[in-house]
Amino acid sequence: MHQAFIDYLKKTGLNDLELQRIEKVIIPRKLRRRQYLLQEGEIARYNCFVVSGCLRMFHLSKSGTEHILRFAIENYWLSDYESYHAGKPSKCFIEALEDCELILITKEDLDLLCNDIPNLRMLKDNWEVQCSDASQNRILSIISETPEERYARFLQTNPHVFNRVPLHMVASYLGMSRKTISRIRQSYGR
Amino acid sequence: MHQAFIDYLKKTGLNDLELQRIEKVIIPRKLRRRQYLLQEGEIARYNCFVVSGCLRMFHLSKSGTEHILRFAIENYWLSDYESYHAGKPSKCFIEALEDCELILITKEDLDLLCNDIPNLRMLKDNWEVQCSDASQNRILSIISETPEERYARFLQTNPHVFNRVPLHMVASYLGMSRKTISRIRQSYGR
DNA sequence: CGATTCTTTGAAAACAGTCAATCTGTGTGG
DNA sequence: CCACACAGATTGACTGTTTTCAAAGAATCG
Repeated sequence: MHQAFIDYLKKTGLNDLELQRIEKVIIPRKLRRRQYLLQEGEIARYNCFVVSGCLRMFHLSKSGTEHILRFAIENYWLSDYESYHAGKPSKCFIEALEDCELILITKEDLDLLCNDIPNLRMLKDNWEVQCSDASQNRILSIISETPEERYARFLQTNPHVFNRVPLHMVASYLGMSRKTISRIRQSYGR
Repeated sequence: MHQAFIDYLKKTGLNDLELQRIEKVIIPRKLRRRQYLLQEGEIARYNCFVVSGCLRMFHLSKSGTEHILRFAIENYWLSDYESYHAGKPSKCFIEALEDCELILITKEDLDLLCNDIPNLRMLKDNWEVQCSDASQNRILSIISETPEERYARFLQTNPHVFNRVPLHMVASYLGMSRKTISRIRQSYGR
C-alpha cells in the first residue's frame, strides 16, 4: 500500500539503496474515520506521511471548544511538531476525518536517515520551510484581515481541503464562529 | 563589537578554526532607530543576528495599517524567512526600534557553513524549531483566546520585549486595536 | 426510513473598532 | 531653563460586527 510513498520519494531523486534503507524503518498504518493518531498528553514519537485520507490536529480548551491547528491530506506530513521535537507531552489531538493510510517514522529513524541521505534531508527541510511560510501567512491573515478575507483566502489557498471538511471545522481553523462563516457565505457566494 | 556574537557561538561548542571561518563571512552592521533593515519588495538576502537593540518586522496593508509579525531583541535571529528561503521579494519591512548592532550573514554563506559545521547546523535547526513552536502557539492563542488572555500570555512569555516597545505595537502584534488593549489594562491591572 | 451529522437562522447581548480629543512624559532647541 | 513639539497612552461616544444559545432545516449514511 505504501507504493504512493515510494513514488513520492523517488521524485526527489533517491536511489534504490536509499529507498531500501527507508523501507526498513517505516511503519504503515491505517486509521478509520474518527480514530485518533495522537491524543493530548501523549508524546508525538512519529512524523506521519499521509498516503490517503484527511486528518486534523486540534486543541481542546478547558471550556470544551476545539480549535484546529492544521489539516493534512495526501502528500502532507503531519505531527505535533512541538511535542515531536522536544519529546514533551502533546497539548493536541490528531484525528482522522476520513479513513486514512499513513506512513509513520520515528524521529530517531528520520534523523538518522536524514544525516545519511542528503536528498531526504532536503525534502524534510523543504517541508519545514513550507510549514513556516504557511504559519507566517496564517498569522498575518488572522491579525490583519476581516473574516470575509480570511474565508476567501482559505478557499483560494486550500480548495482541496475546503471541499473535504465540514464547514464548522473551517470556521474553527479560521478562528471564527460557524454563525459568522454562514453569514459570510450568504453574502459572498455559495 | 561582535564579541557578543562570538561568545554566543562559543557556547555551542564551536572550535577556533570553525569560528575563524565564520568570522570571515559575517557582516557587522549598525542601524539607528527608525532605520530599515529590509523594505517591502527587496529580497531578504541576510539572516540577521541581533547583538544589541530591538527590531520589528511588519506588514503594511493597502489601507495603511501596520501589522507586526515579529519582534527581535538580543540573541534573536531575524529575517523575512519567506523571502530569505525562496529568494522572492519580501512583503514586509524590518525596522529598528532602537539603535542596533547586528551581524548579517548571507543565506549562501550560512548554508555552506552549516554543511561543514555540525554544531552550527544544530544551532540553526534549534532556532527554526523554536520559531515554529512559537508560531504554532501564537496561532493557537489568536484563534482560541480572548484578547485579555492573549495580552496576559504575551506579558508572561515576552516580558523583555513588552517593556521595550510601545503599547500600540504590542496591540498590533496581538491583532487588536490600541483601544482594546487600553481597555484591558484598565480592568486587568497597570 | 431513521439517525446522525451538518448547515443555516433568529434574537439578544457582548464586544471590539473607529474617530477624535485629551493627557502624559520626554526630549530638543532657543 | 523654559517652551514647544512629539510620541505614546488613555478616554468617551458611537457604530458595527461577532458571539452565544437554541432551534429548525437540509443532507448524508447505513
